Amino acid sequence: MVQIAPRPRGRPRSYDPQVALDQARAAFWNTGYAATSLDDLSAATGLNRPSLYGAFGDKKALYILALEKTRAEIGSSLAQAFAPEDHLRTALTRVYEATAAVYMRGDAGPRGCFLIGTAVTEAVDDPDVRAVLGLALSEIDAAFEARIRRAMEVGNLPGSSDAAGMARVATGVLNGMAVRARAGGDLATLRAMGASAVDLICGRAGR
Amino acid sequence: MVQIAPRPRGRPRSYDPQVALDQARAAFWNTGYAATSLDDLSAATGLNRPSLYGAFGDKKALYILALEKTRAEIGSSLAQAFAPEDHLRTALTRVYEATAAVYMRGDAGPRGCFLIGTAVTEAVDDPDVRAVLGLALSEIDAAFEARIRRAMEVGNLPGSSDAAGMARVATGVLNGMAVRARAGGDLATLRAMGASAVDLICGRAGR
DNA sequence: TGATTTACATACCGTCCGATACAAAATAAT
DNA sequence: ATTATTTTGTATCGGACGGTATGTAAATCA
Repeated sequence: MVQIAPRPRGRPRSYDPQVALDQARAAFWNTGYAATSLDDLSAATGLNRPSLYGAFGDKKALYILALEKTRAEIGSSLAQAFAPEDHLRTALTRVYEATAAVYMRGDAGPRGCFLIGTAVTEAVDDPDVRAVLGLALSEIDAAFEARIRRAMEVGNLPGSSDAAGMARVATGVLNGMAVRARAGGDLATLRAMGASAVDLICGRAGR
Repeated sequence: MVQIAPRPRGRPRSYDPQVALDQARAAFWNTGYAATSLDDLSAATGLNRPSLYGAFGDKKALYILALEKTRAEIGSSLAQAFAPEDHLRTALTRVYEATAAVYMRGDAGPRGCFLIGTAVTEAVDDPDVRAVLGLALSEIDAAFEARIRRAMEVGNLPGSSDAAGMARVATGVLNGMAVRARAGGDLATLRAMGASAVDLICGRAGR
């Protein structure tokens, strides 16, 4: 299925654009969009500035690409975590546990979620950033809501439950975990937050 | 009770430092710490740069002052909202409704919470910002937890409830609302989020 | 009225910023 | 080999940045 690439004409690039994008994202992730200079990005990726421009366009375009990639990764990661037909409690716990672990990672200390940690600041002034961020949030909402509805159909949750409301709360707790990771909170706190959210949504009795 | 100020020696300042601090905060609030220049702050406050330095110190010190002021305001605002001995559901609803309204305000569009919207980005790189943010979060946690414990004592909540966990979830929903305000979410969404959180904490039956 | 003290206003400093012009290097096509 | 095409490296551009030195204005004190 992988297209065999016909070797392009000119000098071959000496780097993998996807790897470079990940490295640029890591730089943005630590210090945010505005405080990350092109020199920082150049150092993080190993590309000099003209190569950065050639590959991704200007700083803003590079940042939007990083945001979009993150949005896509969150989407597929949630889809995968919610796929198994196990108990809602199990599925939610799996998502929160995995997320807490990711949020606490980082070469320069825990850095939470890339979107929450960097895009939220830019979103007021920049409609493009705001659009990606808003879309990502509604996709996360939708993933939670769909999973909660399935639990209602199976009878794991009362049929009168407010799936959409529960989903937004579930997303909010995720956001809160992202905030806490950057604010100095430890892994235990993040995990406890997730567990409390699961208890509130699924009921403590089922434990 | 107000001390009559003995007129100080030199030329009187032509501005109110507290007002100027609020105006500087408004500028940071829209565009974040890094993207707000001293020229922006000068324009927002009406002070020229030397006066800014004389009054508040450098840019970083001014920002920290704005963060601390916000932390103090949140603390007293929560204390006031949680003071009346009414039902927990009423108290929580009051807090979420008031917060949603505040988060949607802003001259350049809704801008959420000043701490979540600006300090979260800086917190990874800057220990001082991280400290204020972490302290603010734990104070909000503590306010929620104390109010929830009181509800447990009065019998409005089962004695087996996990007050600390519920409090962190309550704070997380607040953070999620702050994120959504900047991400383009409307007031109805924020209010619904708060209502769902109240339902999950207090139980839907009590409605 | 003159001295002292404090605040305001202009102008400027060196540095870093995002972005680009230009030429050398590396490959494919001819 | 030569030419065409693309990427890489160097060097630089104008401008904005945070911060400050210096002189002027406005008040109190003696």
